Amino acid sequence: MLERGYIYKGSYAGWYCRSDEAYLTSTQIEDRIGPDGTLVKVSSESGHPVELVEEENYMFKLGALVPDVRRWVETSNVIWPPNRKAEILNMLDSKLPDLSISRPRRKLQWGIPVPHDPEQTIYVWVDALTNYLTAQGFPTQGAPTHPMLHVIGKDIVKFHCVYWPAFLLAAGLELPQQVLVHGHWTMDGRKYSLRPPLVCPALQPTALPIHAIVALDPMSKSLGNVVDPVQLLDQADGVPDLVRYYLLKESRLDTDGDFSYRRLNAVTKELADTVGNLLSRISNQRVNSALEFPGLSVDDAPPPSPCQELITLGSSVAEEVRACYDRHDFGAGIEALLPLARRCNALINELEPWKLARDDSPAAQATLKSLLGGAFESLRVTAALLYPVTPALSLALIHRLGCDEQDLQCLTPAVPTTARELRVDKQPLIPRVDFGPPAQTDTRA
RNA sequence: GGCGGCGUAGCUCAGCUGGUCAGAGCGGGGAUCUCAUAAGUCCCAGGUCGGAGGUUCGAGUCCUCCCGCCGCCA
Repeated sequence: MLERGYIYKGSYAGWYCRSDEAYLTSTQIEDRIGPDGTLVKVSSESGHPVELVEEENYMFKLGALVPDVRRWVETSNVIWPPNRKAEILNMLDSKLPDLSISRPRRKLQWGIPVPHDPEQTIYVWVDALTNYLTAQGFPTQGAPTHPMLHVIGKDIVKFHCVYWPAFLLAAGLELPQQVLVHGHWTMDGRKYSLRPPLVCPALQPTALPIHAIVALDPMSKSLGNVVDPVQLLDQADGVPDLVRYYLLKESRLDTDGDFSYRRLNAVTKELADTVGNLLSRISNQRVNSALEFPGLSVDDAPPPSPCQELITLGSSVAEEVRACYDRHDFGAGIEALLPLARRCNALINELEPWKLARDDSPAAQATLKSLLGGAFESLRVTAALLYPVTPALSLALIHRLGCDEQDLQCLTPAVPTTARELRVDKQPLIPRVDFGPPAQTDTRA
């Protein structure tokens, strides 16, 4: 960046708030009467006193790169969801001042020193954002070869959608392919704030980090207003993926999600009742005496057969779910995959396999086999479609079907040709869990 | 203060360029099977599409104003 002429040494003169470690413009401060009766200038946001400072900083020529950043932002699908794009363009329209990227060493000892100038410390976005590259071995191992996709919270949009691409442009590096911005969580419709992000060990390694949801309102700082994700996972009866399932099903990208135990229970029980229960319905000896995921020959599944119907439905479901996932709409994707299991349940009601099992006629046996084959294949596809959402649960399901991890890779259904022995387990695959707040409940009503 | 968005069945929301657009899911109500995890399946929503004007042969769907929300920036 230095070599390409985007960094210069400048002097800053203005208001500085020591306790907030923030430089403020004249519109961000106001007069107040101090304890000793004198007039003091304070930050209008924090109320902390400010002082007039003049100091040297390294500056980044942000303004010069705004047109290029804008071109990138305008590229279709680079900023997702679309409602964030307008906000960022709006930011770019307001005259962005050049960025101060260092502080005098005496004010800031703990940071990374500016190369060749020990009197200055890099602060703060240049060193922070560069981690995206250095963590992947840059520059010693060259620039990353795969495209970058950032998944970020809405609170750091400016840094990732304005500063970061500007830094990359200045350094002559490739820009991210996409920045995916998600919202925060509220609870019971009230404003909450994210507290120290914590990554849940139980969800590793394919986990999304989730955050404690904490009340903002100082009047309601009682225990009941905090949702501890670790505690939720502990309640999940050995299936922490239920929490992931809920979080992904009920949150939207374009706005904040509202957490509620009521919905958490409703949504996860719905999964247990449609998908989990479906497995139980066809994995018992009254219906499936061989306890197998049957393989079918062409003769077993002539065109108007249960298996064919489910395969046709499964194909269109898979296509739709995939389209939803491609636009990162997991809620819609999950909503779109459930009808496959629902149709299996309906067919079971309709064909009454428990009766077919007692009927020795070839027709009855063929129908039964086709139904079971189609239903198991549908469960296999459901597991595959749920894999990004509930990885561990999908593996458990596929295992019970007598399949292995490879079978999660194929998203489209096909007539099963080889029989597999089920791995039957008396324990329900998906428990019906009653999540709830901790015992010491909030007494405020 | 500036920019943008929203206000559609109890709740969460779909409704692209105006004429099957009055819908889905959940909740709620009713019916029914019994293989299954007190699980399944089926039927039932008559809501003046925030309010008032306007454009049009015709407007949740376009324009203006008003009311009420929200987001981002300052």
